[in-house]
Amino acid sequence: MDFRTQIINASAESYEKFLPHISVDTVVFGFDQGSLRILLLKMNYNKEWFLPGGYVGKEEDTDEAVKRVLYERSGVKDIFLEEFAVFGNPQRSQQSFADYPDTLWNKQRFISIGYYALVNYKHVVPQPDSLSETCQWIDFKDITELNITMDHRKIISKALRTLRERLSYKPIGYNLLPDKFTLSDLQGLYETVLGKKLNRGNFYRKMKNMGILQKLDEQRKGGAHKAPDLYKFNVETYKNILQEGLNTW
Amino acid sequence: MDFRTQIINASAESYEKFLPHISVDTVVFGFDQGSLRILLLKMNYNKEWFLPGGYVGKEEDTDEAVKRVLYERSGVKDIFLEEFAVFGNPQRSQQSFADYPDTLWNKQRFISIGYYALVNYKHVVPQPDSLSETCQWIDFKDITELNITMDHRKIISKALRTLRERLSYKPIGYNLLPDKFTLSDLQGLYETVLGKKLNRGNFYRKMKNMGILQKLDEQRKGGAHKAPDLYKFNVETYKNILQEGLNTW
DNA sequence: ACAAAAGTGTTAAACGTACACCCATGA
DNA sequence: TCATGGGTGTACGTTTAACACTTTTGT
Repeated sequence: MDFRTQIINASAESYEKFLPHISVDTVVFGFDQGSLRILLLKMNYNKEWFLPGGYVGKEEDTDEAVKRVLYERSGVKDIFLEEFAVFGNPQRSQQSFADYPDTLWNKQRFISIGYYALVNYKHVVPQPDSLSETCQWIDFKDITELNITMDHRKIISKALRTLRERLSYKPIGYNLLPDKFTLSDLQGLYETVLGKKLNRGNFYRKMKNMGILQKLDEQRKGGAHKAPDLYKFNVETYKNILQEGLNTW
Repeated sequence: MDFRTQIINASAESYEKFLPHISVDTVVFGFDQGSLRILLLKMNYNKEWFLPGGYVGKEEDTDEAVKRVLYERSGVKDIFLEEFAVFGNPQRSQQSFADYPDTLWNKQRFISIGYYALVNYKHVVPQPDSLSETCQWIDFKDITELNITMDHRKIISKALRTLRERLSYKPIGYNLLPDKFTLSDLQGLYETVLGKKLNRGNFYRKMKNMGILQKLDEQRKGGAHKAPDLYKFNVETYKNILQEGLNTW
């Protein structure tokens, strides 16, 4: 079956299953080897890169829809999600699928609800959908060079801004790091998200004072030099701080 | 024409004009006489209170839709708006209009995009729509007693939480106060939004250091005691601070 | 005169930042 | 033994919070 037939068949099915005019797009952040990455797909149709996204089932919760989509793309359930913006410009997707019938599902005007997700890089097995030639982790610093579809670059950039803002009053890491991690891992994550170096000693104290870390009786062996201590998050405290935030005024 | 006919007629028209399944709801904050108020309407149909809201035209930008709705309800254009959450639970509006046909526009499942707006209380002339018996400012501290429809109470409370959070890194006031105001006015606003007293001297200095205030050569006459100085916002600086930290890479 | 308003001073605590030193330990 | 990691001390500047005092001025 060629692309065209495939797209047109999918279109009919989508009209059956989903709410029209509403889409969700997700910026999935992962962290590995000291670099921040996001999950991107590459369209068969026009070779443009785009965010994992989809549509909301007629009786489905919006958040659930995002989880479903992300499960299909990554094999991970129970992903940490947060809605961060709505992209409702009527022209935002106009140019795509010009050579398809106007009744094509994909040619509707879509209002897209932007989510970001924080996931453990190692748990993810990126899986392209039927209309994409690849789904893979892209290093954040490389995305400027990519040909990105529609307003997806704008969505990505807004997501990162939101994540950085959020970082000042809520911790991250629980969803981005493995269960056991070292202080260097955590600091590296913060440095990557914030895009700047932090002082090690101060970072150590800050984290310690927050009370979200729990030291384990293990070290990470195998590397050169001293084996670093492993930590895990104190889930109770961590979730509390997520709820309350850290107050000013 | 009775309510029923009216609602059914409006339904047909809505199918023509608007995107299905998408609504917008707005928490309009106003400030007067030291108290924070929001704009609420009371439904003719079942006497429940609800937020000013509406639907998005088939070729209309989401933000524009909200502005249009708010213009109809308040007579004010160019309102300060911010999207803060999406309410996408498929059951969120199920119970309403039980005695109407299932094809009624209003009985669709709606995903609602939540906005909050900050407006100058005095510029607003609340106007009920054709299905409401009233549209009026409600003091924030009185809303607990009201019978509020669907999940609108949740929407309101989430809006206030977002506004408070925002207050810690961005100024408010420009959209909530008259052009000319006193320092007490401004401090009262902050105290009301935050729900606690602030120290006058420190507040004065903080505002002064922010550089967003411009002292006028006028005082507010007429009250007892010393006439307070009037200020206005330095719009340049104010808007700069609103943007601050939002760098695209 | 009185009370509200504007503006300033002062102080202690809290916090962020920078740097530097100690010890432990795996290869 | 040396590079890395963990942990702590200390010093400095900035910010915040709390409080108090002064001066101005409208009624």
